[in-house]
Amino acid sequence: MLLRMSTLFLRTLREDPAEAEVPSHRLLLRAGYVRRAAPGGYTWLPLGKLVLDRVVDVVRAEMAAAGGQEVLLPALLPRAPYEASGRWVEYGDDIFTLKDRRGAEHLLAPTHEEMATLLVRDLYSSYRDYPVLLFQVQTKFRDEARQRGGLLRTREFLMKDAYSFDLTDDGLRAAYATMRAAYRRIFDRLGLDYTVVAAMSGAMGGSASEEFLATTPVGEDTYVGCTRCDYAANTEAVVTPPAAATDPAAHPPAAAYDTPDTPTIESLVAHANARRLGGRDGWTAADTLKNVVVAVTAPGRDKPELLVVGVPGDREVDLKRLEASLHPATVAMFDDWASRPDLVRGYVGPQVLADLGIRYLVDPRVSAGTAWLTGANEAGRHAADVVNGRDFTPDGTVEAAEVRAGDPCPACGVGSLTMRRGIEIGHVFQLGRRFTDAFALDALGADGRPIRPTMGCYGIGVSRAVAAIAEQHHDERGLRWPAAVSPAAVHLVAAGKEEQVRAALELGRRLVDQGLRVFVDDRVGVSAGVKFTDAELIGIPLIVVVGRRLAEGFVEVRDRPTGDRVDVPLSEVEAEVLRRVATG
RNA sequence: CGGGGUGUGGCGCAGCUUGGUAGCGCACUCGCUUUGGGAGCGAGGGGCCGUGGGUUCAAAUCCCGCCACCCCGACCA
Repeated sequence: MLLRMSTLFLRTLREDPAEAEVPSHRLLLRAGYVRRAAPGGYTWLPLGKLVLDRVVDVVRAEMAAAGGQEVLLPALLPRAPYEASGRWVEYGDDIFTLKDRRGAEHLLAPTHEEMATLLVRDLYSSYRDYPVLLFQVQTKFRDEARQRGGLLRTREFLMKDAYSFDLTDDGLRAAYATMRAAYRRIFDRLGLDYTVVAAMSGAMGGSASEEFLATTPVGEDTYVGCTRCDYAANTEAVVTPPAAATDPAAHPPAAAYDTPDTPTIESLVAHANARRLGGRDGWTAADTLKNVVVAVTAPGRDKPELLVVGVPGDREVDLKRLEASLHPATVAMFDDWASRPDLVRGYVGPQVLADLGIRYLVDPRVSAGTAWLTGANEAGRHAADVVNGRDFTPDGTVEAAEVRAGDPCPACGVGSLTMRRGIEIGHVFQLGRRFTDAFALDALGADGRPIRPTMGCYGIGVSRAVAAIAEQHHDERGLRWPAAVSPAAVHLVAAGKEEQVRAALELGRRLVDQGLRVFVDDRVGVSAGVKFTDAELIGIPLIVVVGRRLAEGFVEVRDRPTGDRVDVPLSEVEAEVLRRVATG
């Protein structure tokens, strides 16, 4: 294909669009790859569509190589299947819903587990049919509370979603491993720098789940990595190593003290040290047990239940982590203190919670036998030497305390955790039987008994991946596409008059005959400087300048990423370009 | 949803305080010159000033509502 800039539907911008902050957004707009066309929606211009298609090609090829079969499900769906799976309610405001002329409710699909399950049920009935892996590339719709960063988070986006169906848990694990490996190949081929992190399964339910995060400072997902080993995890999925249990009897008996005006950990520690509480000083926030009251609402219920979470006083409760631990329930800070006079704000201690019938969960650091300075359930009173297992008994542990840089690595125990940022470009789940149960998908077994298949689902944000690639491959001059996704293999710049334009077009046709996709800047009356600047902005990795040395039989070959230039005889340039394209 | 900022030709901006014929640069069209790092001169085309209401003889400008975009947070396979 020969792309002639003189007629290409493209306009590059000299200045940065004011609305674009993140580099990928700014450059994709400026270089003429996309235009914003609707709230949370982008139009792909010819150059952008070429890149998008190349990403899709890579995804499609690897999915097929992994045994996937491509289908295309409808995006406009009736309410019933999502009602049956519980996700009409679970997704809530995040799905676009609409009514048809008869008043029947529909949605624009945010993802397709329901339909994939129904499709398999529609067609397959025997154990001999399994396993099966279906995938599609389709526009998805989500009514995001806030779109962000241009293509990074939109309300309408292109996604590759895949669904595996296996008869056994081992089969699911194998399918998951196959998809995980395919994803690694896909993102490697796309030139992305990424990390695979352990994740919570969130709204999908199910068990194992990992996210593929493209590493970039503009990423909206925070995750942790280890300084020593290759452990990486979403903050929600970080597992706190439990502190060793000790003998509850090894502590002095609990004693309550007057601690007026100490509703916060900070004021409590200051008071404890000033008064040598318990005959000691050197109290720190880590010696205190902070008890945070939260309201937990189970899905479909309107009345929340109270829960108290105990964490070491030097840590905040991370509501996101807590909510992930309690999924699918939602969590909010408890603020209706007037309704519970039995709870003393700022002085809540665990000693009485069992009697009050309030569920109490603790951070793993609050292990059996540990002693704490904590609230005495009276205003202005705290108790010291309150021991887990002697003075109170939690109902269990929960991952709710904030994760901090410097925390010990839960995998190797040697390194410490660092906070990093990334864009989620892929997610793989071992779903289990949530959807096959919801729709009673069964395969008839060899023994005549039904077998309920187990599912995995696997997503790649295709349009987001384009943005992630742009995010990772650019410099101050513009984009720098990896060869695998570049809109063309080579960018020919005709820097001169008709003679140069003619020669560039002729060279372009020869390269097209060699099977290359070629971009030619054949604009007349445009100065060389403008063309060079545009070439660097557009970001095709190989640039050939047909210019002032044409008369002597030379053209200039430039490497966009490095900026290296070399003069090549016109007679040899075709071979040189092919050589460079072949070696990447 | 909360906080902050911004909406004026395709892009970047001025004008708004103090109401009175909508302007500049780039881009676009035509002519001449120029042609290896965002050229020059001349002549042009293009804007219900985000939107709805209000105040006023008169609103881009003042007041109220709404919408959209950007950033932070909440939310989010």
